[in-house]
Amino acid sequence: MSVSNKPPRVRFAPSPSGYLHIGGARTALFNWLWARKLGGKFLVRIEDTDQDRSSLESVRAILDSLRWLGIDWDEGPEVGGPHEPYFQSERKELYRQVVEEMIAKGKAYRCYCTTEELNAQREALKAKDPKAQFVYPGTCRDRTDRPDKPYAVRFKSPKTGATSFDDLVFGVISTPNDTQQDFVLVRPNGLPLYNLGAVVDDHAMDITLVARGRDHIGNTPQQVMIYEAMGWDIPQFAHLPMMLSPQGEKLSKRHASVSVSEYKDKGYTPMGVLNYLVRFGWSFGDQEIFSRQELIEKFSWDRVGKGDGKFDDKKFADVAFEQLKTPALTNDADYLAGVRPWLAAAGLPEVDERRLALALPLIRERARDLKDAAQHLDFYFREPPVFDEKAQRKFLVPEAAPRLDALADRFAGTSDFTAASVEATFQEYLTAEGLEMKAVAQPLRVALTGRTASPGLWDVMAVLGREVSVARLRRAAEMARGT
RNA sequence: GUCCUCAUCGUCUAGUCGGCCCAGGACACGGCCCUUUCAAGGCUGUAACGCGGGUUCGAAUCCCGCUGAGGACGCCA
Repeated sequence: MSVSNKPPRVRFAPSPSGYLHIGGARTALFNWLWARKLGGKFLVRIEDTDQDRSSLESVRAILDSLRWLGIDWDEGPEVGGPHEPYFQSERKELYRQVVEEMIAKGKAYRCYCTTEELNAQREALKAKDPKAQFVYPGTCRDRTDRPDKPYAVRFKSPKTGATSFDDLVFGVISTPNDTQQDFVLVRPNGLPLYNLGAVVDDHAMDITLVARGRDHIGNTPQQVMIYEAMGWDIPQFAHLPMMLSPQGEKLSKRHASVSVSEYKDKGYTPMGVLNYLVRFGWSFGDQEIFSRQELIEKFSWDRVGKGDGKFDDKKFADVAFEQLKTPALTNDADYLAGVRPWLAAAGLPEVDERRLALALPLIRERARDLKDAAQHLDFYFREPPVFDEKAQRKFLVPEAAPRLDALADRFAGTSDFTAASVEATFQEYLTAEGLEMKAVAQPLRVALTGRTASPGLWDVMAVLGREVSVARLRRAAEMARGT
């Protein structure tokens, strides 16, 4: 099936029963990209028809995550729109009308079987054959009376023929109708089940393309049957291959590290997350790293693959790193804005902005995420720096003291303090003393940073400035002496 | 059990009309270079078309079978 290139109306329809999952985030992303690429509309609709599992807290968590990712919606909760309300729990009247019409047309019927009765039947069957799958036997399918009891409404599935649809990713999928049971459309309490709610709202909201996870492929025929029963236009469908856990199991809430907010808390940037997710099931030749704008321009359904994939944290971390490292992808202002909260969390709420700007180029290729960046930045601002115990013991030894003092003296006397001039001064010292770089580099590094690993010493000193550098050398000399 | 799918390195994938693929990129892993440490970077190595049949001058690419994997079968979404 060819994709329509008219501005699409697409939607993300989460059920608010937890946090936003990376799988859900990817579904939202693909929809969003398609809408943004073609100037269409992206809507968010909350499918909260299961009262036991839905919560307002989850709604807020999901919306917060979407907002954090930069996936904005044109219609939906908080922003409103022409098809309000966007919570299914508030659209009962619409579903009731549709279902009444279906019953009148003979496409659906009232079912007076209770959950208890059905469960009993299910159990009885399981007892006889543990592997058997219970199928609703159609008890109420042909009954004509209307007892004064609560009832659910079931769809009257056709017994012959087949239902098919043309998926943008998987192609034509056809299912024999005789394998479909009479599924429930509406509960006795008037709230619809997934298939009915999705179809009624997608139709009402004029959705042109439904993109969702492949786990929904199995109930698409049921939805198509509802569209056909109502004589409604059927939207296009696009099913995404599944994201599996590293072990190849279905990614579920009980696995750790799969919610968007966890990656936010790890210090990943929104584009770091999005870039990993988009490459999962979609590709653009050998390109791995994309700006948000590139994604919008380059996304298309014909480049979405069919095979399921396994989640890989290392690859994720690398993609996030590439995004963060590259100035063209994360500019200085965004980088600094992102890292400040992490510095604050480490007890450095206010730092010298000039020094911060100078230090940024030194940490870009070293910090794998924003949290990591704050750690790399720490010693530039903490006075005194935190000394790694082992580093101190190994390098701030008595024989290092005179050298550190001598260097402090030399640096104190220079006029300018650039990386180049610092290096020149240092070389003069080495020549004068007949020393090798290796003999002094680590003690000097520990003196300045408190650690054994850091950016180049000249760069570090230039960022710290003469005053701080000299003071740290003298202090370290004292520590080395053991005073 | 029934129905629906999928199948290239350990992982994400390129491979669009079959030849340019004894299969390319990236992550991870190993080696080398650079080097004041840590990174970054450069070079490089190991590593895949699940199996079996076809079709064809020629198949990772098309067809069939097998095997493996996943999803759905709920008054969950």
